[in-house]
Amino acid sequence: MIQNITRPRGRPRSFDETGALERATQVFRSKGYDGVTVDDLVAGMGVGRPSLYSVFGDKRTIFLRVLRAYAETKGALAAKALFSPPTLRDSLAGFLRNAVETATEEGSAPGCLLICIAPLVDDAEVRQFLQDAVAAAAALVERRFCDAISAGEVPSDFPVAARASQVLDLGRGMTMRAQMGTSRKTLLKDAEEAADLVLLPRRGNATSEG
Amino acid sequence: MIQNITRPRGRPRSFDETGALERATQVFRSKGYDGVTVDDLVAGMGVGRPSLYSVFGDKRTIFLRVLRAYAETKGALAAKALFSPPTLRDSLAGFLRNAVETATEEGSAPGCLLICIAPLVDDAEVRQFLQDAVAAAAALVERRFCDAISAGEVPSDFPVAARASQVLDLGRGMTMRAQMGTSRKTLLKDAEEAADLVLLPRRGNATSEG
DNA sequence: TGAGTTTTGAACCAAATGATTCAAAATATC
DNA sequence: GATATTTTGAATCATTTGGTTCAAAACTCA
Repeated sequence: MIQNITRPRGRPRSFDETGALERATQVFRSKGYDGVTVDDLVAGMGVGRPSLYSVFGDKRTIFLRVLRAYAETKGALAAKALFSPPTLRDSLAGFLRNAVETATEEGSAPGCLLICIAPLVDDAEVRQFLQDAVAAAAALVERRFCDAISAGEVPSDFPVAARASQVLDLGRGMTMRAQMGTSRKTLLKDAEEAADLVLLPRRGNATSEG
Repeated sequence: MIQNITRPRGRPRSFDETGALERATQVFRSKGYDGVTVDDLVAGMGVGRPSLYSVFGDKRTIFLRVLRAYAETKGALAAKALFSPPTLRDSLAGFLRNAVETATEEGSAPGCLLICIAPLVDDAEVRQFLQDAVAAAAALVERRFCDAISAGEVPSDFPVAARASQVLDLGRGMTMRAQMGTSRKTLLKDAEEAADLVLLPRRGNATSEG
């Protein structure tokens, strides 16, 4: 097999770029944004100081890159959890379970970069990115509700926007609790109950009828 | 009327102690914990640097004091909102509206010290305080649900703990949205809808019957 | 008015932090 | 093996930050 990646000219790097970024994610997740120093990044990413600046830029630039990659990854997982299951209940439960899982994954500090950390960053670009990400998340959940209406799973007057916003709020709440130390086990159970709350049979609701 | 407060001996202070603490609250609410420098506090509180240290102590001490005072005040407001109205629905709506109002009050940065800021502080005492505060909040909502059971407003098998945790999660979610710029008007409407979500007539539920 | 007391502002100091420089190291190419 | 190229680690520098010192100011009390 032909190796079409020719090695670059000079001294090879002693670190893996994407790996270093993942470790940067952990640093920001555990210490927030303002709490992170360049020394923290140097130590956490395993990249020498001059290399860090020349390859990744300063703290703000690194954070923005980390944030975008994080949103990309978690957003894809969320979409998958939302659109894979056949029933709406399983979709919502899966979506919220997924949120709980990323908020309690081992090897990272509990919580979520997008929900717990980024909103505190005093930076216009971060704010704009967050606005867009939140809007995208809402749109995702709303679309799933609309699919459920089309499938006749819920009545056509189902309050899509309100319920989507509530699902996201419940997810945010559980994520904040994860950050404060609530166990994954507890939160996974709460995720199920939250999905039920939004969909449980109401008077005049077709959810589990027919 | 006899003035029983004898003026202290030396040079009078140029600042009001409780007023300065309130302004410190604003500083922390707008910049987080790690984002605040002593200079920020000096500027924000209107207290000279040596006075600040001698009267209030260092940043951590000030934050703890601010946090306790904040929790005291907001906790009392929350309890009032929760236990004043006669119906459970009005209690929950009032509780959530109150949360929205403190999260969007003018003159302060949007958000909540207890929900958005304090959880990121890497300090054992802060963590412990937060744990206790959260437990107290949950107990408050649960008690209101129990009262409603006693009053026959909801059936005796009403899932008190689960619903209380959901109410708090919804409040947390709305508070986070406040921090990210969602308007008070929007959030107040969402507070009503959240109260409805938790209590709206279900099949086999006595909520709005009788 | 003068002595005693407390607060204040300016200056000051040490430590932490952000960022760069530069020679040595590690590689490809000739 | 010599040269060119890139990365690296150590050292370095300026700035910010946390915290203290001290003389002057503002007050009470005798």
